[in-house]
Formats: sequence, C-alpha cells, structure tokens
Amino acid sequence: MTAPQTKAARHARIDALIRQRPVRSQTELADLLAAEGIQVTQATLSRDLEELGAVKVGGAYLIPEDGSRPLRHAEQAPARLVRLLRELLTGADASGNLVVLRTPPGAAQFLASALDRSGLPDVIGTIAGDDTILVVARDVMGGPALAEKLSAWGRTDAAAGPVDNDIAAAPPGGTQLVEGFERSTS
Amino acid sequence: MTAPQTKAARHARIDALIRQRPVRSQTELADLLAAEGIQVTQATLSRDLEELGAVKVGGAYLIPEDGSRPLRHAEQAPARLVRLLRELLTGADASGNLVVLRTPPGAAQFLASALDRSGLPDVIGTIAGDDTILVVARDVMGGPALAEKLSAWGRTDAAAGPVDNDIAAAPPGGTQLVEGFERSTS
DNA sequence: CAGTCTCCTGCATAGTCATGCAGGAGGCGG
DNA sequence: CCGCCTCCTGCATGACTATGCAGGAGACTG
Repeated sequence: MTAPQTKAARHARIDALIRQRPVRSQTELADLLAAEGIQVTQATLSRDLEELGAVKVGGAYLIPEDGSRPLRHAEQAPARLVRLLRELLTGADASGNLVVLRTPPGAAQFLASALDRSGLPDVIGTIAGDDTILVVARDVMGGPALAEKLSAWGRTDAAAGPVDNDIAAAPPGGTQLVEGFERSTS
Repeated sequence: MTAPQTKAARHARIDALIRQRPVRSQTELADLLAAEGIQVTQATLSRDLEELGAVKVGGAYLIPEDGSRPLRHAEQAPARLVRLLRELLTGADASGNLVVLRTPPGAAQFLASALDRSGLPDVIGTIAGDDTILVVARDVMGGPALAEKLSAWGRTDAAAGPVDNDIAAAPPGGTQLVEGFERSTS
C-alpha cells in the first residue's frame, strides 16, 4: 500500500508519540508506529519529522509548540539596525536604565555605532568594548524593556513579547540565521 | 600538545561561528575553525557541541541562550575566576549597580572575559578598557556588594562567599593566560 | 479508456554524528 | 623526582539521518 492511511494521520500519531515519551531515533519511532499498526520506513519518518518541524534535543525528538509562527510587528525598526542585530547580537540583559548587549568578539564597536546612528528615542547613548555594549536607556527603569525590544529585533524581524525560552519554542527554521534552509522540496 | 588552546576558548569560537552563520555539519564547523587556526576533529566537535547545548534545527546548529549551559559553567568558573582575580585584580569600587575594577595595564579585557564566562548570576555584563573594567550588577543597588565579593575573592583563595568547593576541580586548561581568543574577524 | 501529472513511499546509499579506546599532558601527593 | 589520577583529544567505527531514484496510486484531461 502506498498510503496506508493519510500522511496527516501518521503525522498526528508521530506528534503524539513524541510528546508522550522520549523518542531517540527514527528507527525507534518506526517501531512504535508499527506497534500501532502503522508501518513506515525510516526514510519516510525522516521526511515526516522535517515536515513536522521536529528537532532532536538531548538525544530525543521534540516538536516546537508554536507550530507556524505568524509574524506580527510591534514597532517600526530601522532595517539596517535589524539586519545587524540579527547578525551580531548574541545576548541582551538589563538592569535599571542600563542594557548590556553581547556580540561576537570585535563586533561591539561596530554594532554600537549602528545603534547610535539609528537614533532610537529611548537610547541616550552607548559604550562599546570588544564584545559587549553598554546601552543607556532614557527611562530610569527602561533597561529591561529596551533589552527585550532589541533582542526581539535581533531574534527575527519583528516578534516582540515575552521570550519563550527553550528550544522547544524555537521556530523550526528561524531563530538565528538559518535562512537558506527552507527547502521547498515538494 | 594535547590541548592546543583552551577548550573554553574553542567553545567561544564555536559559539560565535554558529551564531554568525548557518553551520550545517560538524565537518563544516571543523573547516571554519581550521581557517582560524584551530584544528580539531569532528569527534571533538561532537563533544563540544553537546557541552554547549547546541542543537540542530532546520539543518543548522543553534545554541539556546539560556538552557543548561550556564549551570555547567557556573559550576567550574569560580575556581578559575578566583585565580585570575588574585592575580589581576588591583582595586574595586562601586556605585549603584556599577562596579569599577582595576587591573594591571592590558589585563582588563582578559579579566573581563573571565568574568563574563564565569556566569555569575549577579553580573549581567562587563565592558573593559585597558586597565579598567566596568561591571554591571543585576540588582539595581547591587554594585557595592558585588564589588566586595569580587575583591574578597581576589584577596583570599577560598572561604569567600558561596563558592562551591570545586576550586579543587580547577580547569587545567584555564591556568595559562594564553588564550588567543578575543581576536577579531580573521 | 489512455495518457499525463502529482503525490507519496520504499530502497539503497551517501552523509553525518556519537562513542569506546588509548595516549599525552598537567596537577598532586609522597 | 616519581607514580597516580584526571582531563582532553584523535582515531576508528558503529549508529543514525538524509536523499536520489523509481514505482504505485489517484486525479484530471481529452
């Protein structure tokens, strides 16, 4: 049989199985499915898992909760700045009116310069070291908000809001610079 | 030499590389590192990536910002940090959420890097000049306390603060001050 | 009904990753 | 100074995953 049941049905089973227990390999998954009467090969599962956006973490497969993330935007961000943030921003934290941004070694000066030139109203100035930038927010307690905004810009184009932390919540193809991977095979 | 450079230094490079561009395989990563003069095998990278908590998503590696990594580093960092502080810290002062550390000329960048990597929970970031380090404390008024703690660590060896006794488990690699990282785009 | 197209799958295999084992280096105590 | 212990790494190889190719099953058209 070429399509024992619908592909969608199988996907649902896979999704359920993966959430129920730690599945450590595609072969193991194939066995579990077989136990339910669904017989497929590892090759098919490889394709299925990719379509489901599953990722292997800590030796077991996980499926990101958010599914297809609709992109919404909160505020107009300078295109150039966003591009640089995505490329150079590796971390952000804040305290009071200060934001500490992390970059790859040597990139801090450059990114800080871009921040300065972008003329963000809530930024009154920056100081950069080698891989760290200190940003001073205008609001006395505006650090955390600013940090979140910048890291959101760096995360994707324009997704603000609370940071869902772990991998499980990371967009399948997206968080960092994973551009060239949205293969459109099919 | 069994450890050409510090494992930690290599981890930093890997981390940076992965964030800068899509790295699709450990072999590719090995090539990128080789281009920087760091030669390691795929086997070692496999171990490194696990220690860094990296996962493969959409065909490329990603490193979750939080995850379990800080825990691991927080475990063994203090030992190394204490050693460096004893050697390099010449003064400490604070105001509000800021701490100013003084070091011998040229050592600031290096000590700041060690501080960053030690993953202290009450430090959100540092910026270093030539002989001065600016440390931003997490607590809005936590500067003085942090300054005291750091200078205490620099003064004595153990018996200071919540340092786990793993001082004994000092990372062999960190002893030498050679780490050639902090080199910009090469 | 025959031809054609698209989708889905298995097979075989190339590609990629994980790990047992052994050796080298440095720290530590005697 | 010597032996012991721990950590780190490379090598070799087994485990696991991705993919080109080809065949079968509808769906659609003439």
